[in-house]
Amino acid sequence: MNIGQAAKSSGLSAKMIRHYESIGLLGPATRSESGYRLYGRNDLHTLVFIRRSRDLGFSLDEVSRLLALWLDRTRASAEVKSLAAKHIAVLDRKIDELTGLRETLLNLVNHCHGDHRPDCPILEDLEAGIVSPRERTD
Amino acid sequence: MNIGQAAKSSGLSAKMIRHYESIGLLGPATRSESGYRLYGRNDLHTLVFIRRSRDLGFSLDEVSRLLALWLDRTRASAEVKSLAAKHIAVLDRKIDELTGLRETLLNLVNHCHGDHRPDCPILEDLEAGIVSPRERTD
DNA sequence: TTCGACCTTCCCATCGTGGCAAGGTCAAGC
DNA sequence: GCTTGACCTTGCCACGATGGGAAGGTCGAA
Repeated sequence: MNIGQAAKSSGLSAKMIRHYESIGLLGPATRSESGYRLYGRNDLHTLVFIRRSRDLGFSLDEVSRLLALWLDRTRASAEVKSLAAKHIAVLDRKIDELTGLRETLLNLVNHCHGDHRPDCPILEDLEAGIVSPRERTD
Repeated sequence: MNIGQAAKSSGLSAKMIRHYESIGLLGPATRSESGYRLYGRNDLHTLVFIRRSRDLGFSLDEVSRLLALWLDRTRASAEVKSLAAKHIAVLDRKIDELTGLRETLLNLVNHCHGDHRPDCPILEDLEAGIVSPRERTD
């Protein structure tokens, strides 16, 4: 099948499939006589694997390692588990970070009258440039 | 003071201060005879405002609007509150998204033996390309 | 043959930041 | 005076992952 169909079937965009090939995440696709990229069942399988990995938030670099493990029948599942665990740790850190910001902002918003008057604790906070955001939950 | 001192005092990098000027977030700085940017007390105040806003996760576009409100003495605090509330909503969405991914991954990791054998539920999931609404975020 | 849908490559934009290069300026020490 | 090092200037390139679009080739059906 051509790239358009492969894109539809995998959920990736044709643009991204070409990009993945250009950065070496995918090997060069077979070409038709006229130069069109051709994808078979195995290729499609790989594309789906990539899409699912991206959907789970893995970076292209991580996807690349996951792909290698997937194709390596002598892999130890411990390696995959470790990669996924590291990714979870990254997610945890991000979630904590965003949650901290959220709390600070919520606090400020709750203290703001939100009426026609100009006085605003939110702006006052921004103005003060408080250094440790997480501790600012008064 | 020169840009280096302004950077140190505000917590921004000199690079970013120049960038903010180039995109119009900051007005053109006063210049010394030799072309050095000069920053006074008010300028520093603004830089600190920007840094704090960025620290709270506002985009440069939002910072721009916050700055305008800050400088507008006839502002209604409701406008600031609304802007902040919208930002909280964005944070909420992101947190939900990441939490969803985290849960899925944690589940997979917990089901993986993580030993020397190749069998791995994580790879099996990626292979299957499961699409659940919770995780289809892009 | 023509038309529309597809494909190709290549470049540019995003967002926010860092890095580096080539050059100008300034203040301190000799 | 002159050198040195720290600072400043502008400008371009890079990241990560993706989208947009231009300019042109190919295919299949009417």
